[in-house]
Amino acid sequence: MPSTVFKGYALVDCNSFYVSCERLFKPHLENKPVVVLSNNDGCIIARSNESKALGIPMGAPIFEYRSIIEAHRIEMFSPNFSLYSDMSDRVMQLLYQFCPDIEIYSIDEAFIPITVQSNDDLSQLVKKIKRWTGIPVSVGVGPTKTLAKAANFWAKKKGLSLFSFTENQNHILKEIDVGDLWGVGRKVSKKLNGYGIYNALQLKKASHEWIRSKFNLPGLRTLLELQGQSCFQTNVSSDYQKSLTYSSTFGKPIEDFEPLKEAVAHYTTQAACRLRKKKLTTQIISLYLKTQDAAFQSSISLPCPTNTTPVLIEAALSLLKKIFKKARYKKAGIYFWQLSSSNYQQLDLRFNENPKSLQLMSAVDQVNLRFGKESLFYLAEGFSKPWISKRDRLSPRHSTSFDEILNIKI
DNA sequence: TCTGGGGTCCTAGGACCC
DNA sequence: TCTGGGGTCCTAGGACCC
Repeated sequence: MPSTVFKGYALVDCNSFYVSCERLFKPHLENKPVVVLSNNDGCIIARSNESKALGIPMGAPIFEYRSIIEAHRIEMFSPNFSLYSDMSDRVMQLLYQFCPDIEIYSIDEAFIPITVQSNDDLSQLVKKIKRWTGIPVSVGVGPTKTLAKAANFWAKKKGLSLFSFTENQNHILKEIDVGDLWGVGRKVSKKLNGYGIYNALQLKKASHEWIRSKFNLPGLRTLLELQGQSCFQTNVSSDYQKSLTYSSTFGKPIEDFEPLKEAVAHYTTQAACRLRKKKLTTQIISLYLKTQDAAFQSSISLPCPTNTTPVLIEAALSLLKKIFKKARYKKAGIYFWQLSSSNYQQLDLRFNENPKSLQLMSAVDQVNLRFGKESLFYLAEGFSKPWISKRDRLSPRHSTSFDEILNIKI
């Protein structure tokens, strides 16, 4: 029997997740500085501890750090999301086995609601994940999500695999910068500093009314959570997401309508494929285009919810015609809103989706799954794709593509 | 010269209605 | 020439998260 009743959360977070994934198949990278780049190989989105120690910040533009990268022979990788999401699935499966009520918060972290504080069980879980998947994780435990996050931050900072906020541990809150708290970003952090609040303990001692008046509801929630009062409940996984995006910076800028049209058709195809994968439909589609210093956007409502690619391409291209003017475009994006489940579709007497198009989409998806992405594509996407993103340092998809499976020579 | 992508939530302000 | 007040809904933009 546990001596005290506890109600709270454990936050399990993978350490330097993308870097850890890259290291799985390249053990020689252990203890070496490694970074993973953003799409288009533009900036740094994941760093190993060794790279962090060299002073490379999150989101650093790569051209600004080229000299450090070369001097220390930092290994760089283009992002390999097939690998990362596969590894994420494997980690989450183990978490589900531990507790069926986990809330997956991002690709590399999940909250586990806990009622009994048993650090032994959690330590075992950390070891099991490392042994079964090769991914190192850290766990933070606290009575609220914000405190679990803070505990996790502390664990990472101190090199621990598990840290637990058990009782009143104000001396640790005092050591945590207010800007390192979950929910306190750059703006709010700066504003708090302006009022003389620099660490988590000072924020914890602030008055509710004052914080509410200066920082509105989100600020008040963070304060209450620091004081141990839960404001963020466990999100039910059956709630489906509210929007879905596919956007990408072009490998090189586009000025003419034709290639832009092909890029928009391609992005829409990709977004529609994600929509079907998640068994969702959309009813509102937006297109946005970006130049160096301006953005243009337009939306259209569809007569009925759909995830059929040709219908969505047609809508996206109609938006493109509406907003296109001659310019140097650097980026485009497709947004889908008002998502609903494709399993329970509200039919419309006037605009009923042709059942054959559903079969066609499912056939296209299956062909592409079996024979590789874009084995089948739409003519509107074009052939040459001069705008495709740069990915010069892509590692193989060892765990998700038969063609790229690891060869072991004996 | 070169700076990512995918999400959520909140708020202010405008449009509209009575 | 004088011209209310309260409510709802929608949207864009901001801030935050990873």
